[in-house]
Amino acid sequence: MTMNTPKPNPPKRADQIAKSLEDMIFQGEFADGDRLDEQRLAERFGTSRTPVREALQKLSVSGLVAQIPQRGVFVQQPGPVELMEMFEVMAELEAVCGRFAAIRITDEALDQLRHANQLCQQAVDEGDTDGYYFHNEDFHRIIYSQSGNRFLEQEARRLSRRLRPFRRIQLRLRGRMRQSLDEHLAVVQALTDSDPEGAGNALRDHVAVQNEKFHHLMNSFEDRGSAPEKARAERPEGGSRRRA
Amino acid sequence: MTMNTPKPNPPKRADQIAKSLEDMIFQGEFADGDRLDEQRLAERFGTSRTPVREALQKLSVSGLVAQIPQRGVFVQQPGPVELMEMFEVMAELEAVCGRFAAIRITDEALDQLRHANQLCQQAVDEGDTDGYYFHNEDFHRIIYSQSGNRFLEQEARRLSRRLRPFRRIQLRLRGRMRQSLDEHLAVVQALTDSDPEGAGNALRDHVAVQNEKFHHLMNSFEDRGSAPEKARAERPEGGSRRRA
DNA sequence: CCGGTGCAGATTGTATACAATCTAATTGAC
DNA sequence: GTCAATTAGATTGTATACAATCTGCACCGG
Repeated sequence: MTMNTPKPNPPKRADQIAKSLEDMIFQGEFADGDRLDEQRLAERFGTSRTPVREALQKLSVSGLVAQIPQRGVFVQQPGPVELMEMFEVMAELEAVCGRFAAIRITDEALDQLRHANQLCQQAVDEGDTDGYYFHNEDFHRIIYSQSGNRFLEQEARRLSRRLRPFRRIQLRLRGRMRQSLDEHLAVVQALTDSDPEGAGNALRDHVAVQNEKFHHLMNSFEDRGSAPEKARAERPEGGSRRRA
Repeated sequence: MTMNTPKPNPPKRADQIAKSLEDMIFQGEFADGDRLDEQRLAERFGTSRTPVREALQKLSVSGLVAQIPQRGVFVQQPGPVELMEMFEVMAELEAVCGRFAAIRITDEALDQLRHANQLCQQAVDEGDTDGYYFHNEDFHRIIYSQSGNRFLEQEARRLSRRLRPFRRIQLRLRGRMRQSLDEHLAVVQALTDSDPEGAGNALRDHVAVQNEKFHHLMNSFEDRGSAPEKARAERPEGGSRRRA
């Protein structure tokens, strides 16, 4: 056994297509009710329809697209309400991670958090929004990880990824980066003190503010810009009404 | 427009296969590392490999199976640790639902909760485990719904469904049904009092106890039964280690 | 002029065919 | 006799072909 290369993982298959489509949807490359044409995507990716279909199946499970049986798949961009709801859940998930982490976090991880914050500070000084955005994500992921609950970590990362593009926007608000950094410091303080409630509340507020700022920003856009009056393309399934 | 039949949804396609496979996995019809053979499943469902493959793609997103690029898909039954983690998250999700619901719940929903509890009581009196199991689920779903957050409701239902088979087991413990019902009453009381923290804590504890009882039961099985020493079939990817 | 029927094009869903890769068994060498 | 390499079978991944359904327009009748 010279070099087992534990997972040489033959690079992969074409659910790279799924990743690509996911990114494209996140990037806002498609509007809310757009139909994703299999054939079009197939030639766009230089493959046949088969891998594209499989990718679309995956996306439909994630809720990024909706599949209407004999019609096609349609992208599902979250509306303002859904977005608010997702941010609310994100805040609670982060709070839980923080509560758990306050008890379980290692000194090493605490140092990593402080280091991430230093990099954030640097980004603030340089006005580097992208840099802040990046190291901020690091900061939060460390906390997810230190919750000591892999499943929770996964879920938190999943939702965080989904909200990523929307989180990014609010950082551009004047003074938001510095404020965010201050909130990070409060989180680290509570974690250092092994204060579960403190850490949880600090993180919940931190995310809740993001949500607030984001919506504030969106409203200001709507006020001065054109009314977005999106002709929502017949959402296939609104809510699961169920009569008990 | 006589009868638009809003969703005549040609109720077909072969992600019924996905549903079926999901149920089969939940039912424990497959062991942990089992490979799901496309061809076998195809003839089992009377179709070609194509729909089966699409179903498997979906399952892989849900995390019920793991896909190893050129080898096949393998069922992923949660181990004891993962299960504990999932219950822990479930407890926290329920707690959040309870906190939200305490403020937002309607009187009508409160009545529904009491009604569900009556049916639970009846099931306890009759020793009807299945009945209790069913109405218990109703009880919890009402609370999810009353959180006033559709996204949260969805997530809670998703995880609840995943844990369903494991939750069921612990009900068979002596006196567990009655205890569970008492906990339900405490939840309703807190919700009636519009006490967010009380409702959250009551629900968290309620679920945490389920977890505890479940593991207690599993351990007793292991003690008297054969050592399960499952030769875990090389979990494809343990954790995503990432060096920043 | 308006509404319904039917047909043509297009698109999704399924089946089959083919290429690439992996598994494992046989065979050969040390 | 044991270990390694090669080769045959099986299985996954992709492409293509075909069937079923839907969309929209033209045509026809009232």
